[in-house]
Amino acid sequence: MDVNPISMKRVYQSVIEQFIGLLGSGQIKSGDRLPPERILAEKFKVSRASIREAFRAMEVIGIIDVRAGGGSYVTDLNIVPFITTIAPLFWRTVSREEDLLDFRRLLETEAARLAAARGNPEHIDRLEDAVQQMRVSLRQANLEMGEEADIRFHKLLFLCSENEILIKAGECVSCLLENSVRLGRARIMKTAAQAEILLEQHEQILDRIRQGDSQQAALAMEDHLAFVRQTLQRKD
Amino acid sequence: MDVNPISMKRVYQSVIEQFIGLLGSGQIKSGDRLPPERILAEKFKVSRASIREAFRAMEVIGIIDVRAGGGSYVTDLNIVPFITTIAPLFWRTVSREEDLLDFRRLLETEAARLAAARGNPEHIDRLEDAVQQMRVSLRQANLEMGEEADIRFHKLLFLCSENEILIKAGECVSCLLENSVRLGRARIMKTAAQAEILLEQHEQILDRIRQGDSQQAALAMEDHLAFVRQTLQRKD
DNA sequence: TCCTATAATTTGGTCAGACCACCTGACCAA
DNA sequence: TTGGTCAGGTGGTCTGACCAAATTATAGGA
Repeated sequence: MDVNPISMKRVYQSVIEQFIGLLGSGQIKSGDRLPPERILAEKFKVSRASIREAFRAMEVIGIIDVRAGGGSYVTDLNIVPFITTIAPLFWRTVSREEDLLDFRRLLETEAARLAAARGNPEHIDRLEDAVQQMRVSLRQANLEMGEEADIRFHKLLFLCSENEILIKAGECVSCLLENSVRLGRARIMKTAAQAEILLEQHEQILDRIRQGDSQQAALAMEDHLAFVRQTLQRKD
Repeated sequence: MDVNPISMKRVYQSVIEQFIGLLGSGQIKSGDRLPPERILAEKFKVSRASIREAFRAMEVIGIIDVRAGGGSYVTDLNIVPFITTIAPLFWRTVSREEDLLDFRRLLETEAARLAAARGNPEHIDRLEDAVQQMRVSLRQANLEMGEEADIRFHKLLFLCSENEILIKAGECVSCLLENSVRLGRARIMKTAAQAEILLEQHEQILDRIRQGDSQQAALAMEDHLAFVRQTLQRKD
């Protein structure tokens, strides 16, 4: 006998599904304020507790933002809270931070390759801004500012790749690395001498992207990451 | 003025944090049965509703499995329920399925490269098993069996890479692709003629991994994925 | 003795109602 | 204008209850 198993869907799951559906059909969108829990409970004909359980799940998923006393708001799919929550677990499961750095190299070289291939002028201008800020911060010996520009450069690079998945994956890895102890220490290790080298490397990556040379852009990124990694390891 | 915003931590978040902590310290581990909600509520000195909200979040995260009437169990970090939930949303946000296929190519070629480099004999034997099953299913004209072996091969390949992040990322992408409409149709499109070609391609990948030739293994994988992709697009 | 069918217990799923804490905006007074 | 107060809206939490599924204990029959 071949029958379909009865799906014992729980109330909160059905609620989530409906919200996902509403998001998909555009009936609700990022920034919208959701009705109060009590009203929703009435509309869905379920208890407020069930609505709240659905909200907790959607909060972890990263599609709503619930503010005590201020209502609930739809947000863009945001994986940061999720990653932050599981990060401590992650460092138990994943023994080798090495793996994460390898993975980042993979993502960023591909991002550089795609950025060069796509060559969107608007995006490249924003990369230029970030590099410019690095130059300024080097002159002013403002390490913090340089740090910020560095992070921005790498984030922008993912945007330049124009591959949505790559962008999201990049966010995940950055988020995980920020939760890493070693990277935390790494920030402080940036000296003025290193800042100069880093600036040159970023300039080179940018130049090659501007020239539309995928192969060379990827190689420049590879060199840059190898340098960063080597620096981190030497200080251990 | 530089001040830090006050973080209003909610009860359910504290509960999750404690559970993550217990998982990290090994006081609870995968397979363990958690105490009943009512008991936990007593121990944590919070209401059952708060415990339940924490459970909903942990369920979405993929670290517990809650069975009605049967208790709650700790599981290995399982991203499948999470991905399945957001998949419908994803296909709205990510306009181009192209991006996902590009990303998969990136991951799988890297996995092939690493698998060849690591060359763990135990892992390679399991790859051989999968290919063997593809041979058998081809002789028996059992497309379904071949399909299953194919999936297993790609999953095993990620394991061969021995990079935890790559393995997890592979799971995510596979899960997303399984939720894709086009791939669903794609399964049926496998004819006997194609099965023969696919078998050859997998054999070639395996051979090159066995020879420890990273470069060639990656290229073989690239060829394979290009073929798969081309086949999918032709049928549109 | 062993197995099975049934009853009792355990445990998660849901609901209703209550109270508190926080946010917002309106109104008032210095 | 500035700051304080207050009321209403809204999320955060708790309590207690009942239902339904799964498990366990139990009694009866082979």
